[in-house]
Amino acid sequence: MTPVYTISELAKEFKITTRAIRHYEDVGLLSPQRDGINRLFGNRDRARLKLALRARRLGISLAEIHELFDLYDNAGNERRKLEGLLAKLERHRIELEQRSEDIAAMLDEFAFFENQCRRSLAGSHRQTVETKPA
Amino acid sequence: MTPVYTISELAKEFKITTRAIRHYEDVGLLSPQRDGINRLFGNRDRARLKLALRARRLGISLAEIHELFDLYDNAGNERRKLEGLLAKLERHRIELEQRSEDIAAMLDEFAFFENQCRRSLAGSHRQTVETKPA
DNA sequence: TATTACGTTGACGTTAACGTAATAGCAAAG
DNA sequence: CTTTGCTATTACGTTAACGTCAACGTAATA
Repeated sequence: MTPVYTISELAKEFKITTRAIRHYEDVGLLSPQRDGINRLFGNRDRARLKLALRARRLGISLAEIHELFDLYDNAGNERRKLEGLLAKLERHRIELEQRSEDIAAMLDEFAFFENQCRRSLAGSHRQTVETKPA
Repeated sequence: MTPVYTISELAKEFKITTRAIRHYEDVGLLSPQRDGINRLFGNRDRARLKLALRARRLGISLAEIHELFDLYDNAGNERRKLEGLLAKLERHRIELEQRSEDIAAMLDEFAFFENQCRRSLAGSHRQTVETKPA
């Protein structure tokens, strides 16, 4: 019933190498079951992998993700742990929001550059190669 | 008139080490003038540094930024180069937009986790530690 | 039964982005 | 005039995130 995936299936789906997946297991992000010696990944692992890949694309280290997973797994119903997790989550949220601003700023600059290009292409005006003004 | 900065001034402003700045120069991102042997950074360098740091925070490699700078500097008024630059810029823009989606997705997941935590904190319900449903 | 495909575990290699000395020059302050 | 502070260069060290063999087991297939 609950679907399972082989390592190469996941690799294909997420366009990464099997080596990368094994590496994620090495650092504790995944803990697939085994069919004898072969790995079998369930939905939980798939979800974690997905999350890990997203994080990596944002420059978040695997160690940080691992920490979050651990906190989440061990939170249970203990007040202290739950509050600690909440604090962590908020810090990450703030980080993400800052990066969102970074992206917005970069998109702005890129738009500026694109406009410069288009202007140069449109007319052959005099144009100095300089960086965007403050 | 046009302000100049010492290496440590920039380092302080952007909260990085002087070593990092020298490294950025090593890889060709900055090309400060010299007062004898000492570096003097102008506004152009400051702007580039700022951009480089933003990019780094988003996981964009210094090499990629360097490439963009080079393209931009050498574009001049040559149609081919300008169009090449535009193409690069667009690819980066798309990348950034995808990362923006990544952030949105992660923020969503974090919100989900936070809610779980809060629910656990509110009542002491039975609660299984599992990963977010597909 | 030999080939092909996919899986495994080591274990060393690589790249990026700096960190971290070590050593030394110069300039103002005590 | 020496200590303090900033600067410089050279060069080896470090960490993360895999890449890249090597050497092997297993299972379906020609």
